[in-house]
Amino acid sequence: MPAARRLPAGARSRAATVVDRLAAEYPDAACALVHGDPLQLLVATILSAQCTDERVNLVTPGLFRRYPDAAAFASADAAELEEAIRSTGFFRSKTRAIIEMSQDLVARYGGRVPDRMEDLVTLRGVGRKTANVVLGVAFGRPGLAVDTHVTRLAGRLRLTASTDPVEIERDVCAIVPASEWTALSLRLILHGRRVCQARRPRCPECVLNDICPSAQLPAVAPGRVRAGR
DNA sequence: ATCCCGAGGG
DNA sequence: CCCTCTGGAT
Repeated sequence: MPAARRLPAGARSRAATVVDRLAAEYPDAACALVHGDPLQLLVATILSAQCTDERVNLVTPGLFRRYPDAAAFASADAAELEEAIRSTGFFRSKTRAIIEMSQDLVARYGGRVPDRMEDLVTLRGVGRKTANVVLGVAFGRPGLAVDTHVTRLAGRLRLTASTDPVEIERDVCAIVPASEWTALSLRLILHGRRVCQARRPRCPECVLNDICPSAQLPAVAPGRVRAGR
């Protein structure tokens, strides 16, 4: 029996509120990684690990001109590619990932990016988070990309009791309609960057502070203000 | 010092 | 489960 991990009390109703309010707050939430096709999005998403999307967008225009398709990436000189993406960090592992992934795309998928999760995650350097971004943004297929922000917000909002990304994905997907998954990921990420920050969350400015079990609000001023402190 | 739209390997 | 990989911003 799949030990039905239970969701935190009230998770469903909180999730519904989160979906509605974030949609109102960020109606135009979109993937910020500049790309022109699924392969470019895949490469940009790999580059975005531990790096802001803004800095990824600084290197990708030149990168995509130099390597216009999977075949070009597949036959790239590693040292040259490393240099081109150095500023995004983790450049050795990212270079390996991009080259080996592209060789795989050429050998097994005709140089095109597959549009199924089970195929995407077999590619070197592609995990569920990256796969869900590509599925949702490039192919319009529902997917909840669980990154550091989604992990943090889902935990603070008690939409899940788990800290494991795969279980978070399952928990949140279980209580949110599939039609909302992709937009919800993007909005949680945006909200995590702007408001629900890792170190110092701006709870007083948060549109979810009334339903968030983790919200830390300044004590409401009592009727009579006491001096001192 | 801590964090940024992670994934592979031990 | 843990660790490692990397640079840049704050």
